[in-house]
Amino acid sequence: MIPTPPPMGILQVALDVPIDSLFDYLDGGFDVAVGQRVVVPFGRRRQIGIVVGKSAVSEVPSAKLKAIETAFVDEPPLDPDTFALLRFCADYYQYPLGQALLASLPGRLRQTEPAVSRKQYAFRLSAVGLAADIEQLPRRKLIQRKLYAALLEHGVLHESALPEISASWRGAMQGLQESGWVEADEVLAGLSASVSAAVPPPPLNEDQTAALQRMQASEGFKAWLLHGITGSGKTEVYMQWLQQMLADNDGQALVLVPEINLTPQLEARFRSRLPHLPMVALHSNLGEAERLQNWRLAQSGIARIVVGTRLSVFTPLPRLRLVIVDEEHDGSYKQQDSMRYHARDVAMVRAQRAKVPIVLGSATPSLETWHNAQTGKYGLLTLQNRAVAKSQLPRIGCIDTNRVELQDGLSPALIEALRQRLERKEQSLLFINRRGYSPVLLCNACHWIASCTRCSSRLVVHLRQSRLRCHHCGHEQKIVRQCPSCGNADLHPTGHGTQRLEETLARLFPMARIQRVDRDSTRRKEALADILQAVHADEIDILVGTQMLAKGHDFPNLTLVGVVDTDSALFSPDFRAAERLFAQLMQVSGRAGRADKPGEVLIQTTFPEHNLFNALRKHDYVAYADSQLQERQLAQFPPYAFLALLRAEANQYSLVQDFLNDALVLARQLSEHVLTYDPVRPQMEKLKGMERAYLLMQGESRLQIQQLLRQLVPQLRAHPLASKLRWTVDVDPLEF
DNA sequence: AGCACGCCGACT
DNA sequence: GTCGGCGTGCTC
Repeated sequence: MIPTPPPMGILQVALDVPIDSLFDYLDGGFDVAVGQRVVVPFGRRRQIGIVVGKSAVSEVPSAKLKAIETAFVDEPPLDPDTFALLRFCADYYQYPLGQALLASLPGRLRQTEPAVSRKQYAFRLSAVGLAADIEQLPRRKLIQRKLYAALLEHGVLHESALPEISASWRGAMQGLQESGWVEADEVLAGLSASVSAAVPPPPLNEDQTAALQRMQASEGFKAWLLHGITGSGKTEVYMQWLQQMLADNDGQALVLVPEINLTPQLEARFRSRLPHLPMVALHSNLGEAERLQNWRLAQSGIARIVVGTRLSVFTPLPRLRLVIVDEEHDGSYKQQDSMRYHARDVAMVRAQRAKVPIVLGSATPSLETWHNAQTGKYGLLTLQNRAVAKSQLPRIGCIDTNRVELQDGLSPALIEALRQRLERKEQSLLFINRRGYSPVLLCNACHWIASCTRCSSRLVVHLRQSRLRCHHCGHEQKIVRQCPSCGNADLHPTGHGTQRLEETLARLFPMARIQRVDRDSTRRKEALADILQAVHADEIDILVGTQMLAKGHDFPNLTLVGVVDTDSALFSPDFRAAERLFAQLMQVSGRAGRADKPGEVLIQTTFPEHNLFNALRKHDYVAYADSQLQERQLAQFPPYAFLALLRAEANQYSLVQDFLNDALVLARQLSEHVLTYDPVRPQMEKLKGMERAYLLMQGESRLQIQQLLRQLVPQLRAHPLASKLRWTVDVDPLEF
């Protein structure tokens, strides 16, 4: 008798392909769970996939069905909570499920090869080691002695803690292992945190204490806004909250930070204050092996705190107890390609589903968040006072550039303020949001302007390199000496950039040590860190730079911040430009006078009486936010309405136009609630050779928008033009 | 997205 | 006569 083969089940597999459908496969005899990673034959190639469902039958004709090739059954499958969160996002942001799922995994788990993370070890003393004495180690083997002492004290040490002892701990540990004193285990059991003793918590002020008490009094899901100016001690509140929430359990916390090089600083602070809580970081400059390892430590529950940038909002955390989103207003939480999610919003959904509290922290909350705090949807926690007793808020003033003559872009008052700082041996910082020498190259005779051929932008003069550059597409050419239009040799670099400002300052203050900080001067990997170090060492008198300098480091000897040119943001067609400018200027102000020296901020503007500056002078976020919210309400902009954007681009504008016009007709047919506007062209009409336009959809609720998109997007995918141009849907867009 | 198939212009 | 351009269509 022929034995009947075991019946094969059908697996629904999600693949990393831009097709919003699942593919059925025979299970091939593998005992596969939902959430498991599999390798499948797909057309002529092999693909990695995630099993999203199992069934006995398939709609697909059996002749077409193939069996999976491999199942990574020894790996834990993606857990149902993370899976459901990603499914929700794929749905909400109109993105194929398979691509959403796969994009959330570390790179190594997106390959068809078995994923190996670098093996990491935990070390402990052997019986021999325990019986030994430190004096048996030679005195000059200093690192071995330190490691031995640390192991005696802590019992087990994970290798991530060992660089604190010495950068060259590996060799020394090797020696200890060879002499039989130390044994190593591959890590699974215990990721210890830090070898140093906990830095004791500083006393909290009244506001901080009140904030903590209110958070502790709630249970289950609860959203909080922690509103406090720079230096008011938000981080301290986070840390004590973490400490209390994770003290007597095995829970985990997710801490989201913006995409800047600030992560290491926060990480170091957390480690020194909470050494007993194993912590991993997840950000873009981790190597593949380390990223995978850290992700797995989070997934397995060993890591208790995950500090990461936006993508880490999708990290599997089996025992999530709380979520923190630091600097929640920061634009880097919004993914600007592929699945255009907002990590802060996803974090909110995640906390709600997990029934855990979430705190959003900011000195200048986004108006969406502020509105939610005003309506009582979020609890509002305010830190009024600067936690550092001696420090005081800087004086902020405007310089009316209508009434004075500028010298190469600088007003006499600002020049005088700089001179005083040099005299007092204090540092200054000048902000200008343009890099290069000058933003425009103009012919005085015929008014020709050097423009980019691929973008609707002006070419920026980089005098030192003698180049003209497009800051949008990277196009670069030699500087022209003669007007290509009329032959005139009288070409003028017009306007000011960082390079020109640096040159002007060098002429005005020949003795001053001036440092420029922009993308051009920090191209080298360690350049920015070196510059910051030099500022701390008082080797620099004046910093000239772009937004890059707004965040992060505190310079105790820096007492003057000058803002050279911001007026363009005041009247931008993007309704969020003013909100961003206010946040940026507040942040910039935080750079001045952190220590016992009072700081001063001087802003050059042609609109000194603009209400943005009036609020800024009083350090009054609340007044500004409330006035902005009134404007938003009148205009029916977010947070009083919800938006979605259909962006399209092609080398020919007619294609874009035809597609968007058809989409417009469809959208208006499909929804009577959502208001769909005629196609609009963005400020940058042409970018990298592509003609662009978008369709704006506005609704009273997220649901209305969602209902429209759910019908509209599949119809657009089937549109005959859809494959001839590039198009994307952006739900809750931040920039236009 | 890949990777095929497929039908029209300049080359060993 | 072939090599190769990228338009269209499919992948369980």
